[in-house]
Amino acid sequence: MSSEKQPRKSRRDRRREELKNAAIEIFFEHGYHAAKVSQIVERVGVAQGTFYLYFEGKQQLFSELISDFLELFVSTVADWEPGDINSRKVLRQELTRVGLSVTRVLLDNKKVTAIFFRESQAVAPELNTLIRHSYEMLLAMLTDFNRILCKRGLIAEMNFRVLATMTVGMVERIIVERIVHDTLKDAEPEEIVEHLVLHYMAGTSDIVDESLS
Amino acid sequence: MSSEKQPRKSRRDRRREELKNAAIEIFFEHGYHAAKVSQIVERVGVAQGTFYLYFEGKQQLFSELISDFLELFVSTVADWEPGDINSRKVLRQELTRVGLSVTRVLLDNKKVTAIFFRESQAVAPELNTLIRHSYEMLLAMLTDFNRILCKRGLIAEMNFRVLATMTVGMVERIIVERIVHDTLKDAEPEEIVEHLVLHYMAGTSDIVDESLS
Amino acid sequence: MSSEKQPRKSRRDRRREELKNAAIEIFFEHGYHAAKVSQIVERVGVAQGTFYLYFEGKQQLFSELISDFLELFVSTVADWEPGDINSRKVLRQELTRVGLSVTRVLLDNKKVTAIFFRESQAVAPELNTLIRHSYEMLLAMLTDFNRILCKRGLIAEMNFRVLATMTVGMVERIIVERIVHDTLKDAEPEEIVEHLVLHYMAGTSDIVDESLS
Amino acid sequence: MSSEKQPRKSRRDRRREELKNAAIEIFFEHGYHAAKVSQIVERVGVAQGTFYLYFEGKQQLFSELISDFLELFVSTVADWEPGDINSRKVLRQELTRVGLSVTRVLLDNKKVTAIFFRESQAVAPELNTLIRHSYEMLLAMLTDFNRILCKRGLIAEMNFRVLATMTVGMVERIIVERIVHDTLKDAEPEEIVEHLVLHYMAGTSDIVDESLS
DNA sequence: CATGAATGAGATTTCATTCAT
DNA sequence: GATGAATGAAATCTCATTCAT
Repeated sequence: MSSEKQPRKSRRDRRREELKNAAIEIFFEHGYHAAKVSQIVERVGVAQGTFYLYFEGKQQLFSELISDFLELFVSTVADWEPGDINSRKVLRQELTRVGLSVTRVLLDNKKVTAIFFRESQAVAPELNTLIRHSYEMLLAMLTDFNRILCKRGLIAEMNFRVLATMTVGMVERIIVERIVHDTLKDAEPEEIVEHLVLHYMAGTSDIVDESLS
Repeated sequence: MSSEKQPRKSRRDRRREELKNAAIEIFFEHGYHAAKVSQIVERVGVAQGTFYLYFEGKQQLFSELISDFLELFVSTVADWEPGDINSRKVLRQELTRVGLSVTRVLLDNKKVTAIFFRESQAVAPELNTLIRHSYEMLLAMLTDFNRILCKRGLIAEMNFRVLATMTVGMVERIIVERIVHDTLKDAEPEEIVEHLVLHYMAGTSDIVDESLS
Repeated sequence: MSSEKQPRKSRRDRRREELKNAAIEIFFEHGYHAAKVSQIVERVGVAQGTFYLYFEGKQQLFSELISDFLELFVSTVADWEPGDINSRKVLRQELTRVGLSVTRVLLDNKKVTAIFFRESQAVAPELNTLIRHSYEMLLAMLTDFNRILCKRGLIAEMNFRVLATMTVGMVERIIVERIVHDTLKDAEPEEIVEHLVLHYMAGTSDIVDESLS
Repeated sequence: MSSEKQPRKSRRDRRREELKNAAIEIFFEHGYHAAKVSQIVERVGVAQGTFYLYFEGKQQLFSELISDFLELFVSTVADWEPGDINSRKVLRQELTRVGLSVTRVLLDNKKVTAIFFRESQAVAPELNTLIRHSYEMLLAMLTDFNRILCKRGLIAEMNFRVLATMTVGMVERIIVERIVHDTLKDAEPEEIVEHLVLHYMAGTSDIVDESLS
């Protein structure tokens, strides 16, 4: 936002960042409830009180981390400006592109990703509302996207919301397995994304004639 | 399960059941950490100390609930004894059948389902291990299943573990939306299951020739 | 209230009483803000947590003490059922009687009295409201009383509310000096009460002719 | 007080004054314990550290405010140089005069007055000692004054210390009601002072023959 | 079996005060 | 003189669990 002359980040911002990073480590290692503010400040090397100069409390900090994560994720998806998708081939290329972007972002934020999927829902009702809101947005975006693709004849007619939901689920579980649990190590990100894209596309193609029988 | 001579359930077992049910309500309403043992016993109308005659503690009870849920889920899937799947048509019918079984079970246990997906991972490391174990099992089963189907020429060659993972994800997210968040209300369970099955099957069919380009 | 067969006070009530008495000591010795809950429980010999089984917290306990005190004081005054006051002589006797009652009550509760006058207003706004309420009541009662006496020709016409206010003040300061600060030791309670009564009566008598000049 | 050459007040003195006034506002609004140094400096628009260039700390500032108030009050009373009081009529005039002086001073310092009566005793033992000292002085002065009046035959023989105490109480409660709680609004200061004076004088007149019966 | 009063460890949070710049 | 980030001591309160009755 503001930059140019002045130092990239003010002293204040840097300290804040330090605390957030330490918090991510601690939350990742112990989980929200077992994590102590004392552990966070100890890792940064500041006094207990300092923490409260930067955050309202442990919960607010956690919410902020989750909120940041959601924003990063959603904006990565939303920033995606697909070219003119006029063929299934282009669609496949575009989906692969956005899939790899998301993958990169998540791999760069493994710990927050893990924290998010592990326990973001188990901390505070307000936070749940926020998370829910992001899901609704994402699902709405995808549902619309599906509808457009259908109009262009690229995917078949179906319940687009259900399709969007399934898509989100596929992606989520893949993320959790690969990034949180470190499984699927035999497959490269590229291969996995390709599977996701192909599965999505095949599942939406017209040639689902079996269902007619 | 066990019955025959003695009264259906001993007094002890009934009280235990009562406490578990009360716990489900309370955990559902407040979440594990905000739930108090005092609230659970109050709902049943027994004294605080009584709780500890039936359970080792709050966490053990929670683990038991999750464990029960996992067993129920896994056994519902495992009990499924598919006939001879020798055509994609039969496959579709069988998948639909098992999908509806699972749906029924989950709808009968909405609250535990919600608890499971919301916060089962945020309680204790031991429990996480248990849950992880179930996932591994499920994924292994599905991976094998996919491999068999492929051998029989019913689905295409691909990374079966990734396919299994995507499948689990699709189903999970659908469950969460429909059962935990009460969305997708415009679609009947039957329709949803059909979407899942068709999507799974289409995504596995041979006709994924686009990927060759 | 309830008695007869069962023990005068339940175990619970006795423990509560113990804690209240200990609290009075501690509040008296250190003042509200310097008083620690740990000191209170230590004096009784119970664990820290026990305190919170009986009171919502330190402030609620303090409020309760003040509230008890006010109730005791007001009821002592209100319970006073003066006989037919038809002469200044009877009036004087009656006032002396009630004055001695109040004196007795306060001497029996020296420490709470001291706490009340020292810092009851400096703890919480809600409590201030309660205290204010009691003052309003007391002043209203006295104002009415003065009006009646005037109608009966026992005291002169004047601003009865101002008179009531002055009366309350006289009594209060006397209480504070005698009971809280242990001064005025050369005068017996009887003498002091007599001074108060005579001063009140003289100040209300018709013979204030000087003011006419 | 001090002036002549230098600017009315040095920059330092003016800033000090600003802080004291801000403190009065904050203490009045929130009470001593709830008042934060940060609020005081914020109101003046200086940094937190600046506060400590002018005062030793929060408590010292509070003590200074109370001390100023006491000095102002006592000096207002002490500055009173009564003419030759040789008749009850002159006495009445003189008392009225001093009463109105005091009234004026208090009305000019409503907030400190409120602070003083609400919680000056609940802050620190040292301060209590100071306050106590002022009371003793005031009571001694009044006791002496009463003794002199008696010698001159202007008031009756009685326990002069008790009389002084009652007098102080009357005045205090009137102040609290009128200035702190804003009641007694139907009576003008003049009327109230007159009531006080007349009540005092009547209560001290010889004609208290009823007490003899 | 049932009770429920008592326990007590320990984490969060506040805010007056300091001091290097 | 002025700043304001950092300090850190210390107190309240919670609640799962125990155990004597």
